[in-house]
Amino acid sequence: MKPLTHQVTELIRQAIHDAQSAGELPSVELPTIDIKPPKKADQGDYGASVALALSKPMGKPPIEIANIIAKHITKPDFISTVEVAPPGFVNIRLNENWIRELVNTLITSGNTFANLDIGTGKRAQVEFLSANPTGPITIGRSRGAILGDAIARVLEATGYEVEREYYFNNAGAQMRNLGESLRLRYLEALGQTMEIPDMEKFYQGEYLIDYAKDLIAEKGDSLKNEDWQPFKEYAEKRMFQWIQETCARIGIKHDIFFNENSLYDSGAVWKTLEELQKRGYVYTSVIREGETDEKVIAKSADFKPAQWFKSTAFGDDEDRVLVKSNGEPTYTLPDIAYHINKLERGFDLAVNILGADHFTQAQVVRRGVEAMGYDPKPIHVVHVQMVSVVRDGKPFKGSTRRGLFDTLDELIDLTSADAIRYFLLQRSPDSHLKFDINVAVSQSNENPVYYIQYAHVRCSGILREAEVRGVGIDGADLSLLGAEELNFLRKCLELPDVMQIASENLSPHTIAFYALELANAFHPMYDRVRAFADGIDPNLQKARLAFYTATKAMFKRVLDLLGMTAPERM
RNA sequence: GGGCAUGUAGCUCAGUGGAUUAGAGCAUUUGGCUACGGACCAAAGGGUCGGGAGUUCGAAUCUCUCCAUGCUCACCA
Repeated sequence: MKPLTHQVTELIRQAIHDAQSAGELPSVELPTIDIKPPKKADQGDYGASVALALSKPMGKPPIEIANIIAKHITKPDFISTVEVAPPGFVNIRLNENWIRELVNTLITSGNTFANLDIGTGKRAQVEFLSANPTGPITIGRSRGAILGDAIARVLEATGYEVEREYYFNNAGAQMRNLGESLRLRYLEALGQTMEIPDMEKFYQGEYLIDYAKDLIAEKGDSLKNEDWQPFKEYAEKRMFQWIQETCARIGIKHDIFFNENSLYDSGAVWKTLEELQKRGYVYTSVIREGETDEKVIAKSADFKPAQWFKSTAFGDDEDRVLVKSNGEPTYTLPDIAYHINKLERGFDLAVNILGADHFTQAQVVRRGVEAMGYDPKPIHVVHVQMVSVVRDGKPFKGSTRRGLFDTLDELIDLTSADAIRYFLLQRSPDSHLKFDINVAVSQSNENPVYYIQYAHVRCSGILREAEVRGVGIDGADLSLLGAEELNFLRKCLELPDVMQIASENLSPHTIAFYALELANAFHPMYDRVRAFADGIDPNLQKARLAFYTATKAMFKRVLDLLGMTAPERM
C-alpha cells in the first residue's frame, strides 16, 4: 500500500494538471506538494498549501488557485469533502465510513498493516554491533545494536529482503592481546606467578579468569607451552557465545557472522592492496607525502617505511596507512576489502551502524571503495552519538566487581529489555542520549514504556471480559463507531507515513515517538468509550469490541516494529 | 586549528523537502475516579526555538556569522 498522504498528493497534482489542460491555470512548473494535517481538527484531515506557493509563478491570488484546484479534484471513495480555506489552503476530509473499515483491516491483517513496497524486490543488509569480540557488549555499543535491529525491522516492513550481519573482527592486534591475556590467566591459574608485561594491552576482565579455569578443566596443563593462538581461539569462541546470548536477551539475532579472518583466508585483503597499487593509489614511505608538521617528522625518524593509501585523491585531508611498517595491515585495508565484498554480494542497500567516533574511518573506507572503482552509493553509514547512563543523578559506571564496565547484561538485569529498547530508540541517532536508570525501572507514569504497553493490556482486558461474557464481534456494525473511535483510527492511519519516513531516513525513532502518540490518543478515549457500560446497546457493544480488537492489533503491530513485547497483563 | 554533530518549555526530547496559532512526555498547580486492572483522565501555567544578520508573502526549518557543548583528526580497532 501507499501512505494516504501520497495518494492525496497525487490527486492534487492531477487536479492541477487537469486545470492546466483546461486552460484554467497557467502552465508553470509545479513545486513540491506538501500535505499536512491542518492545525485545527475541524479543518479536515489533510491540508495542502500548494496554492500559496503557486500564487507568484501563476500571477493569481492563492485563494483563486485553490478554488480551481479543488474544483478539479476527482474524489475517490476515501475522500468525503474538499474545501478551500483562506488564505489558500485546500483541505481534504476523509470519508468516515472508509476510516471505519480500518477496523476490519486491522483485525484481519494488523501484523502487516502499514507495510510498504518501497523496498519490494530489493535486498538490504544491515551491519551492526561489529567490533573486536574482546569483551561483553557495553551500553555504549548497545545503542547501535538496537538501532541496527530496529532499522532492519523497518526495512523488512517496507518491503526489503533484509540480512542482519555482524562483522566479527577476529583478526588483528587486539585479538592477539586478548589471546595473550588469557594465556597469562591460564598460567596464573596453573600456579605460575603472572607477570603483566604491558597494562595497556592486557585485558583485565575477570571473565578471563573464569575462562582460564574452564580451559584447565577441559585440557589440563597441556597448553602451558603454547603461544597466544590457541588461547585467542578459545577466548573468541566463548566471547562469540556470550555476545549471542546477550543479543538474544534483547531480541537481536544476526543472520550472518562475517569473520574478518575469512578475508585473510581468501586472500581478499592482499588482493585489495594489489588492486589499489595497480591503480596507483598506494605509496611506500616513512611519512605521509607532504607532511609539514615538524613534530611528526621528528617522531617518525626511527620508523621503517609503511604503505600509504592516497586518500587525498578522493578528497581526504591526509593520506592513511594501509600496511604498517611491521607488515601488518591497519583496520583500513580489511575494512575496504570487506565493503567490496558487501558490494559484490549485490545489496541494493547496505546500512552500517557505527559510533560517531568512527566518522573519519568510515569516510576513509568509502574513499577506498571508490579507489577500487566501485560505486559506494548502496553504502549508508548511520552514526550514533554517545549514550551516557545516569543513576540517581550521577554517571553510572556499572559494577567493577568483575572488572566490567557498563555492560548491557547488567543494564538488562537492572531494567528490562523492553525499557532499554524503547529508551535507546526514542531519540534521533544524532542526539546525545541520556539513559536514566531510575526512569527506566520506575513503574510509574514517568515511564513511557509502560504507558504504551498498558494500552495493549487494557485492550486485552476488555477482550478477556468479552470472552467471559460470551460476546463475539461477528457482524459488528462499524457505522455505530463515534467521533472518539474515529479520532483514534485517524491516528492509526498515520502509521504508513511514519513508516515511510523511518525507512527512507533510516530513523526508527519516529516510530518510537509515534507509539507514544498512539498511546496518548488511546487512553483518554478508553475512559469514555466503554464496551460494558450499564444498559449499553448490544449492537454498539459489538461494534466497540470489534474496535478494541483492532486497537489491540494496532498496538501489537507498533510494539513489534520496535522489537518490544505486547503483554496481555501487567 | 580542520571535519562531523548538537543547542527548542524547569527536565528529557520530537518537529521530513519552509506554510494557518511551535509540539509530546515528565515535573509543577488544580480538579475527577474504587475501575472493561488508575501504571488512568480533565484543566492550567510554562517558549524572543543559543545570539545576531540575510533571503522570502511566510523561517525552529534555508544562507552567513558569532557563542557554547560532544565526538573526531594514530604505523589503535
